[in-house]
This record gives sequence, C-alpha cells and structure tokens, in this order.
Amino acid sequence: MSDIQQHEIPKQYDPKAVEERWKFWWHEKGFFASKPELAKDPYTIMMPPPNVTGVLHMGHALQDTIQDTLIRYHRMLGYNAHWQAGKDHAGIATQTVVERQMKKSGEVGRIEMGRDKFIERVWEFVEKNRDTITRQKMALGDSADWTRERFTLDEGMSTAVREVFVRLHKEGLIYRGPYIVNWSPQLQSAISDEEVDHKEVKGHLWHILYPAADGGEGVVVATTRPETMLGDTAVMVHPDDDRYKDLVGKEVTLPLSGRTIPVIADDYVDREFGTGVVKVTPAHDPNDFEVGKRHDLEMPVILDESAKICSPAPLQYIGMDRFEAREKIVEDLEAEGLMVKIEEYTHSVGYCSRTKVPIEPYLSTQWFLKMKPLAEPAIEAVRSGQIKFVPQRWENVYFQWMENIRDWCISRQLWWGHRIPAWYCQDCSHVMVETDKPGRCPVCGSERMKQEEDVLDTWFSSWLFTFSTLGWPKTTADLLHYHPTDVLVSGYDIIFFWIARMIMASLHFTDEIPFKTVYITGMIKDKQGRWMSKSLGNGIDPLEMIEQYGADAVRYCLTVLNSPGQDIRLDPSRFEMGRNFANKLWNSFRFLANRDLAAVQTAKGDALEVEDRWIEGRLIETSKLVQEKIEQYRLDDALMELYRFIWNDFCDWYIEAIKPRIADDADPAKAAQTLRFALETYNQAIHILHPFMPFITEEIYQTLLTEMGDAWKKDRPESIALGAYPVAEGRTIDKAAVEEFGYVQELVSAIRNVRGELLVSPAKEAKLVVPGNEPRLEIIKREWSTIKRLARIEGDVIEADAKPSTSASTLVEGREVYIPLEGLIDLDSERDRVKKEIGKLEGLINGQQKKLANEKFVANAPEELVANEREKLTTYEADKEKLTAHLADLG
RNA sequence: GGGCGAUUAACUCAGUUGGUUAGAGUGCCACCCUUACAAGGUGGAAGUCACUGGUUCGAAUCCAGUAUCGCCCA
Repeated sequence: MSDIQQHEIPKQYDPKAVEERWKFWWHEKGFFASKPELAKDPYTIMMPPPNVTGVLHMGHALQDTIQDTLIRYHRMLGYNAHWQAGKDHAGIATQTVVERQMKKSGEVGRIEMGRDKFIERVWEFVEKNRDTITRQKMALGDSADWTRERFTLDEGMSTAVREVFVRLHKEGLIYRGPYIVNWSPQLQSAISDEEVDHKEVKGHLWHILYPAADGGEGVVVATTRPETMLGDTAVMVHPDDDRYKDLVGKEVTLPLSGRTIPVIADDYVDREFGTGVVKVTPAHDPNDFEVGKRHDLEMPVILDESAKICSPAPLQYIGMDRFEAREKIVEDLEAEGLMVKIEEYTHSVGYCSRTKVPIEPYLSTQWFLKMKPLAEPAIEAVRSGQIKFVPQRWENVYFQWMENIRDWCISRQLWWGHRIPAWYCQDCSHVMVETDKPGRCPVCGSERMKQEEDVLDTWFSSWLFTFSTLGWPKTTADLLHYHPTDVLVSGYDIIFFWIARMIMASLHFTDEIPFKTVYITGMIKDKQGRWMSKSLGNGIDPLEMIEQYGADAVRYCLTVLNSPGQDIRLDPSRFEMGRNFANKLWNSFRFLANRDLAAVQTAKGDALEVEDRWIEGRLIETSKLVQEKIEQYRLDDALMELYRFIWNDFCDWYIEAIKPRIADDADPAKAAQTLRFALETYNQAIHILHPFMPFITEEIYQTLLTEMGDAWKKDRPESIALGAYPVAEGRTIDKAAVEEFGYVQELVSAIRNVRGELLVSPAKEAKLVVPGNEPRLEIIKREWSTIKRLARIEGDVIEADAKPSTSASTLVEGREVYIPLEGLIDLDSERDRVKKEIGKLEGLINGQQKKLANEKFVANAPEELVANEREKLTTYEADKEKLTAHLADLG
C-alpha cells in the first residue's frame, strides 16, 4: 500500500469535485446523443419541456431523476435509448417576465416598441435563459440528448403547429366566434377553462328592486355581482313560478341606467335561489349568455379589457374598476332606496391560476377547438389498455375529464407565441386559414390582407411534443423509430393541460399512441405538507441541495422517498441519507482500491471462499430484484434493495469477512485473488447502481479503469454509462454457500447479542464453547477465523460434551452454544438476560397455542401453513426448555 | 354535490394476491475513535396499524360506515 495513493483518495467523499468531472464530459463525448439504430429496440422518453423562464425546482429534480434512471437503465440494457430534451416558450409567463424586466430597466413599453421589436427583445431574453436550465439539468446528471433539443417555438415545431391548425380548421374542428370566455383582466387575454381555479369566497347576495316600467311594484332580483347590472338586458323567472307568472312579458326599469328591460321566463332559473328572479347579463356571465342567445337578447359589453366599466354603461361609472364600481353602485342603489336586502353569501369565484386575480366571464371573439371528436379515440386508447397510467387510479381522473370535455379556447391576446395562421382580406373580410400567407383572396382577388393578431395557447404547441420533436409532419427516420415513446413521466397537475391533449393529438395526427405508459409522480411539498411557493418562501432549491449534498445524494433521496403517486414531504435534512450512502460507498471502495491494483488485475484463479460464493449469490439475487422493481416502476424499492446489498451485505459482512485475506500480512497471491474477486463484484454492484447514482459510480468505474491496468481496461467501455447492465439470467446462486454463510452470520449475531445484552466491553474477548455433536461444527471450524474476529472471541473453538459451568447460553438454529462468563461478567446479568428471553418465548408460545387450539383454523387453513405453525410452536417450546434448563444451571 | 388520496414507532414513510414475531431511514438508549467510513460500528428500546361494525379459521391488508386532514372536478 503506498502512501501516495492514500493521499489520492480522500477519506470523505467529495461530490462537488467528482460531479464537476463528469457532468459535461458525458455530453462532450456524445454518449447520450441518440440516432436511430434499427438493429436495436428503441426506448424513448420525452422530457416534459420546462418553461424557458424558469429554473430547476424540486419537481423537475424528482421527475428528471426518475426519467434519467429509466433511460440509463435501458441504455445499459442495450436499448437504443433516446431521451428527448426540450423547452417550452411559455407564452404568458415569458411575455410577463420580459415586460416586467423592460419596465424595471426603463425601456420603452411593449406597445410603443411594436410587435416585431418586442418579439426580438423576448428572443434575446430566451436565448440567454435557455442554457441556464440545461446546465442545471446536467448538474443533476440528466442523460438527455441535448444535441437535438427542441424548443416549442423553433422552426420545425412552428411548422407542425401551423400544419395542425390548418388541418383542424379544414376538418371543421377549429372555429372562430363570439363566446363567453374566461378573461384575465391582469393578462388582458382569454384563458382556457383549465387555467381557472375556483374558490369559495365569502361575499354578499344583494337584493335589488327593479321597478316595473308601468309604475307597478316591480321585482326584487338577487345577485352576487351588482356591477354587472349595467349590462343587464332582461330579468328572468322560472316559467312555472306562480309568484311571477303575470309579470312575464312585461317590462321593468333597470335602475341606474334607466333602460327598460323585459321580464322573460326560462327553465334555467332556480326558484329557490334568492327571490326566484335573476338578472340577465349576457355579455358577462356564461349562463346568461346562453339565455341571451335563446331569447335573442342584446349583449352589451360594459367592461373593457382591464375590467374597467366602459360604454354603453352610464357615464358616471365609466373608467371605474369593476370592484370600485360595485361599491359605488351599491351606494347609489341604497341612496335611491332600491337596495332591499344584503345577505352574507358564500359562493364560488373563478381566479386566473397564473395571476390569482378573479377572472371575468367576458364576451369576445376567439378561436376554439372542438374537443369531443378528438377525445373519443383518446378515451378508447386508455380504456383498451394501449396506454396505461401508473398508478392506475389516475385513469379515472383522465376519464372524468375526457368524458365531460369542453371546447378549448386556443387564442391568446399576446404577442409571444405561435401567431395564428389566419389572414383577413382587407377588402372583403374573407378569412383564410393557410400554413403560409396567401397570395390573394380567393373571393375578391385582393392582395391586401392582414394576419390574425392573436397567438395560440402554449399548450397548442406542446400537445404535439411527442411527434413534432421527431420531425413531424415529415415522415422521418426518428419518427418511425422512436415513436410511440415508451413512458411519460409527469405530475398529476398537468394531466388535463398536457397529458390528455398529447394523447388526442398523437392519435389524430399520427394514428399512434404517444406513449405506452404514463407514470404520474406525486408533488413535492414542504415538511408540513404545504405546496412550495415563492410567497411562502418554503421552497427547497435543488441546486443548493446538490451543492450541499451532491447530485447523487439528491437523486438517492428523491428516489427512495417517492412511492408511486404519493406526494413527498421534503425536509432538507433528508438528503443526509443519500450523502451518507454515497460516503459509505466511497469508503468501501477506498478500502478495497487503496492498494496496488496493478498486481490485482493479473491475479490468477478464483478466490472462492464461502463468503465469496455467498456475496455473489446475493448480488445475483439483488440484480434480479432490482430489475423486477424497475420494470414495475418501483424505483424506491429497487434502490432500497441495492442499498441493503451494498451496506448490509457487502460492507457489513463481506468486507469484514475478507479483511484477513487482504491484510498487509496476508499471502500476496491470495490477497490479490480475493481483491480481484471483491472488485469484480463491486464493479457489478456499481453498474446496477449507476442509473440511480451516476456520478459516484462513474468516478469509481474510472478509477478502476486507470488503476487496474490494461487487462482490466480491455473490452470495457469508456464510461460506465455505456456498460452492460448486470443481469441475473443464466447465473446460478450457490445455495450451499448461502446457507453456510447464513449460519456464520447467525452465530456471530447471536454471540454479539449476548455480549451486547450483558454489556461486555468490545475490548474484552470471550471464548466460545460448542457441543461436540453440533452438526455445524465443521463449518464453525472452517470459518473460525472469520467468526472469532467478528464476534470478538479469543483462542480456538472449544469442543465440549458437557456444558461448561457459569456460562451464557444462546441458541443458534435452535441449538445451544456457550460463552463462559468467567472474567467477563457476573451471573446476575446472564440470569436477567435469559429471563427476558424466556419471557419473549412464552409470549410467542402462547400465541401459537391459541392459534392451534382453534379447530377451525386447523381444519380450514392450508395444510402447509398449519404444519408450519406447529413447527414454530415446537421450536419455541424447545428453545424455552433449553433456556429454562440453562437458567436452572445458573442457580 | 361528485370523485380520489391519506391516517402504521417520537418523525418521514414502506407493507404485492388476506397467513413468520408488522419493516426501513432518521431520532432515542447503551457501549465503542476495533488499522474503509463517527456522514461510522455493535447491541437495544419503541407500534391497540385513526375509529366502529362486518366477512373469514385468520384482517394493517377485503367490505360497509364514522372521524380528521389534503387534493381534483362541478
């Protein structure tokens, strides 16, 4: 062992230095750049494209860790793995951020700047930001193919969007018209139904008298939104409501405006609500809009884009904000004596999910997509099992939404995004929807035309993601090979926004499902189970955590904490377990490798002691279990299995067992043989672990590559990421070795237990007496050096036909072995220990007896089970008998 | 109003089709700087599986209901 090498491998694992070495190297080497190889089966994952304005958050870290583990695993298994990277142009978010930035730096505003200049300005911002998140994802170890990263607003994807828009328009699924939409006054744009959050709010129910136009007593209407009365064009009652039957067809005077409006009858009215008379504001309420259409009412819009009162409302309110106007109107109604009653009232209000401002139902002309025809095949694809959700229960959420799907408002009053490919003839108003600007109007022949100002909802480009990134609408080799993709990993928060829509788009445009499996992850919450948010300041920054604990530790922790579909309550201290595991791995490697490895690699012959054959068996078993668990998407169980193997089997038992064989004073040839075997095993273990913890495993792999010399290096790939995944298939477990070493473990544990319970200092060495008729005696003798060291026993094993006096006794496989107490401890401690042990056994015996006394159990339970239970009882009883006798011997 | 999830050790969570003494990590207690690792080792204590019924020879697990918390949809 040379001192120089000792200095080279630090005592504590330093993730920062290690990760720095590999995170860009992998990509520079092009290991993850994927091209179709027809001889291989493809394995494809589409990375949910992160928002280009964003930074990496814990949700990304979790989802990327899962995706990366899956893709690295399949890559190592020999699949033609492709992890498609992408970013999302995030129309609203990006435009908002840039506008805010411009305001802050004193630049001219968007409107003054003009559309083209502004878009240029946003591109500048986007180009600067795009790399940031890529580098962050690389820091996490993502093995995505960044060389073919796509952006939802790049040329190819824009072509796809236009193509899709035109096709859907031709098919009659896209239409344009005046409808009530969810208007965000803050964004000054329409948003889709999915972007509205409904919350119960405490408000009021105002009862307002609308006097009869003919001087009669009038009616009292109840409303939660008095300010909209400026846009009322009717009041309505239920046709069967006897209270108001006579009024239908008459007119009332709209207070404050002075207009006369009709009283109409419509089934829609809920007679129980308020007074049974409601006002009708067709331009500012979705239900009233429907009523308005049925009754052919006028639909005056009395709010502008920013939700300020506008003409044709009465002059005195024009320019007031909607809430300001509400107060003023209530005040004015009270002054006129028309406010009959004000009740406390809790009702549901829609909020813009982005700006948290109440949305305004608003009559405006927008573009819509008919969803029902698209939804039907998409429902069937999941119903038939072509697409599976994991966990399956999310399918219900999907069906629920899909079966009640409503048309999608796809136009946005923004500049940053895909400008809708529709042109209006300036001369005859004809609308042309084409992928490119038409030369002339087919109706009037005019060449004067203007493109639609609105852009498309960002999701209208990301719903094409699984195929537009692969070259669609062209039939490319990529598309043929990589599509349909294998698994989509995403959160349940975007099942509607994205996942469902991707299924619809893919089926409609490619006739293929977009992915076979949808793996839905839980959400990362804070320690108290709250959403992480900027305003609460409870967010945990993954980069900070990577800095502090290492990317492997972060990945380890997220993987192990992620049970399918369950939210994760995360506390930064949880990353310690990952860090500790990495450190354990590191130190076990350091111990094995911190010596002259050049001699090791040339070692001849197998060093197959019982512990070698045992650990090999455990490795085979572990690799099998890990694979099974990965296939079931139980990465948490897979990683725990590996953790147990590495920590409990390899470090706690195997390394401890071989220590004498590799000690400085050991036979050099044997030591080399042993080390070679140990390192081979270790090397396999890190291959199994690599998809989960790529950095530390690469570092160890590389160290072996350089230290072990040419014979080792030969035929091994340049990176562990390209290595073959160790599989259990075709390998046999040495069952005898497993059983024998199992006995050694049990014996050592039993002795340790006695020592621990009797508080025998670890410094004191004990003796072990084994009855001469012990069937395992041969093994004990053969493995004596291991046993005595691990159990801290001195001398040789003592064979005796009689039990030695004043000794502790413990049972291994139900048979006694003895530890003479002379010079170790007094008899009282042993008495207490044995009594406690007997007490435990009595509890167990009691339980067994009860179970077996139950005739029905004996009659009905499977025979094997009953026999098993009987055997247990016998064992416990025998154990108890032995310990009782032992207790008697102690006097 | 409809649907889904959670409730298991002090904490955070596992627990396959019902069948060993219900597990893990952290924390706790005791001992140990045993020549890889104190980010470690050895041993230990710790649970009325939310509650009430039911099905069953047998329930953390299946069924019905209740409570509390959370989420989604309307």
